[in-house]
Amino acid sequence: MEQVGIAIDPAFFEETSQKLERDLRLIEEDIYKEAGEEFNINSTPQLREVLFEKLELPVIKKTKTGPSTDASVLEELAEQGHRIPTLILEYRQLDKLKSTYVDALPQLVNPDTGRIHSSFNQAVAATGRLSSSDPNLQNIPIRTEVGAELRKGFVPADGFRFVSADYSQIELRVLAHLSGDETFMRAFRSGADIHRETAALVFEVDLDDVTADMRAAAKTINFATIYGIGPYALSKQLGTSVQEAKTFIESYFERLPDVRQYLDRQIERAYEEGYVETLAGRRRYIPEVKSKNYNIRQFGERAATNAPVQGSAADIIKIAMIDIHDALDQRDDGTRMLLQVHDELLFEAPAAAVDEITGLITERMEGAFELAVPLRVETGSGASWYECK
DNA sequence: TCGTTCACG
DNA sequence: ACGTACGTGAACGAT
Repeated sequence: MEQVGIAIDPAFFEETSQKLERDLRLIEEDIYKEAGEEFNINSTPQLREVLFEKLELPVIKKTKTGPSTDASVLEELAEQGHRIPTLILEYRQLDKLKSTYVDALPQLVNPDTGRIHSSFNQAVAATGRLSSSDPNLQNIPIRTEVGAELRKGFVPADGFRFVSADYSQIELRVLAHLSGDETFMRAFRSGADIHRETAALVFEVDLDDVTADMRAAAKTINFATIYGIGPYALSKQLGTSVQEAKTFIESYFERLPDVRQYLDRQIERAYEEGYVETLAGRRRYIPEVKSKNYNIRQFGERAATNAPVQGSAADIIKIAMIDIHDALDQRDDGTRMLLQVHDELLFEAPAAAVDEITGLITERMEGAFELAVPLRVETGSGASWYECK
């Protein structure tokens, strides 16, 4: 992947940069008008002074150095009816896209190959994941439409198409496997929507009676479980009281007792053995659990529950990558693996071979490791990364 | 070099 | 009384 690199469309990036520049200038003017002065919007101290001293907006949250101006704070201020926070949020979003991606990536095209060659670091992340740097191609925007459109600038070589394949819910499937929880495993074997199933379970309703809000809450709880759950953080995320969050967590583990037992066992292992391990036997040592500091110890416990799940998913995709690389070597039709983004692989394949290659990739990814529940892969293809969705 | 912020899974 | 979800990397401003 490092050697092959990936191509971009320089004209797309140039046009996007100019458009963002124009949009930013307009927002900037509005911000200065609201503030009654010009200042550096990118400077946290200067922005702090304008928001919390000059305009006397309420302080929502503090950092070590003063009032926080992060997105959650600005969103709350916007809800209170203030005009400037929304403008700052829009400015931040576009400035991030322009400086981190649109203006930076074209400068990193290697003149010899005409492509961008990221590094995929294999001994950085504590869980066994890869990381990507110089540039990081594992954090190209996708969550907002304006951000996702940057993926239109990543393009296959002439005569080729992109093929992307991503594991569906791999971490929750790994958790179902590791815990052996019957209810969880049954949900995955039925091929159903796992967040909907979880909602039905936690809220004690029929599958057909699960509302969008219930499903969203269940999804958040599922992620919280993988991360090492805490009532306070969950309440923040759900926008509920801490008490309600506690009730959700209690209900969740009551219905999934083997999940709770498994997670508790990992914490116990960290205390007793000093480490936890993944499916393939990768260890993460957790010295934090020996700390006298409560917060550090808590962090250690969350790491102990998260690392086997995140790390086992990393084991599985690495095995798939090796299998696929071998298979592509055999075929020798020019298909190349370009990127790995934790649960997704991106390839470029000769246009005529897309369907066959998609099948090959799906089989190898789904068959990389046999769990107690099936592994599922979703695929896409297109003339840009954006089109692969 | 550090702190803050924000992009991703 | 305190602080508060896992794993990363990059840009920017301040020091």
